[in-house]
Amino acid sequence: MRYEKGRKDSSKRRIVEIAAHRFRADGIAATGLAGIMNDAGLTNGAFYPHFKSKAALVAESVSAALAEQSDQIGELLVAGGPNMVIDAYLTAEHRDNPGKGCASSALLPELGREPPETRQLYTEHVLPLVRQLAEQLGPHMADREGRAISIFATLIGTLQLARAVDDAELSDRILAAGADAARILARTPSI
Amino acid sequence: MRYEKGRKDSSKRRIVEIAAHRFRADGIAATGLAGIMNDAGLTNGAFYPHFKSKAALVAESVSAALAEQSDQIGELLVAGGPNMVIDAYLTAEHRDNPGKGCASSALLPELGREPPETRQLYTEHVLPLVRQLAEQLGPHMADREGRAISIFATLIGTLQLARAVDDAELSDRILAAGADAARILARTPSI
DNA sequence: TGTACATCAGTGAACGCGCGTTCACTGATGTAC
DNA sequence: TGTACATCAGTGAACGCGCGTTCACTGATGTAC
Repeated sequence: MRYEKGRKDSSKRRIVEIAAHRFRADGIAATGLAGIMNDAGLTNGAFYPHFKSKAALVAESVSAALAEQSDQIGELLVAGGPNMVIDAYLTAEHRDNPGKGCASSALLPELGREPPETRQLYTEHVLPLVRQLAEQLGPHMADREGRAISIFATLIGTLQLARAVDDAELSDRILAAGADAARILARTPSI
Repeated sequence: MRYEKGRKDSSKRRIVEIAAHRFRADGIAATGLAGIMNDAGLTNGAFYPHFKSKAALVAESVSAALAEQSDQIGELLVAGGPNMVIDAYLTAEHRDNPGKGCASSALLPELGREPPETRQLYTEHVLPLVRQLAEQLGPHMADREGRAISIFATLIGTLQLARAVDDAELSDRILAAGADAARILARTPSI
């Protein structure tokens, strides 16, 4: 049947939102389209008028998650500079809710195995995110973009380790040590 | 038929070795048992006399990969301290061959979703690896274990980012910036 | 304003396929006598 | 030393299931007259 105007757009937005959550929570390979569509209140077949393949949904939902994260980081930078980004990133709340959190920390190794178009889209979305952090690193820093990437890498690796270990106290220590390290990287120029 | 003594052990070692490679190269969820067994020159059914489930193979092969990595890091530390570990980790060779490389950089988000027994085994194997790095950080460092974990986190995040972006020149810059950052973390005490 | 009809998002069953796991069976070897 | 037999790693087909994808069909809506 024909549906009211705007219905298709809102369905697609819902699919992307649910997919972005499930991919981050359970992984890309481990998440099926049927479950996503069911969560969206639709049936299997309704997927393909919206996306040409699962890979296309991955690309789109990861892009959406990165765009949202970029906005959040922008606000945090304005409010409290790099240190506020670091503190907001390495919280127990973020560690315990990967589905709502950073796509990079939840999916990077899997993204590295995606087709080139997806990796290109990832690159295009992650670079602006990193660059706005770079702009807030003191002007005495030689390669600010490189340093911003390294701070981001430290945050990602720290969160992943905190999620992987099975000891809650150790996990908290990992978050604290990572925050300490990231702050050092934010203020220490290279030799 | 009955096979010669020691045959079962050598079959199992072969399965673990192949699994450790394929999991790191393609991911855990994306790697099937049939392919692993086929590479090992065995048929499907021969899997279960060796392991009680795929999860058990994951635990065993990740443990094996971590033990091997721990030995390598030990040798590098003796030869050239933390900086040699950093340089050996962040090479184009390591980036381009995840199947032979660090299990943490290839699998951490997936390991975070494994059952508790697997995560416990990961914790038990990764801690000694990190601690031998901690012992080589100057005595002026307050929380050496925490800092060693952060250096490891930086290496992991850097390698993952270098693998995920689709621009070769950018990828090389990521590796270089990560090495710079890790060296800073290895020598700079907290405030 | 009222009627006829084209549209197309979504349905729901089916496609072929590979997944992890089970199981009855094989047969050369190691062991016991 | 030679024979009888128990062992059990491995075979290979099958299990039920969920995967990504395809497709003929539906039917309320928006559009055209």
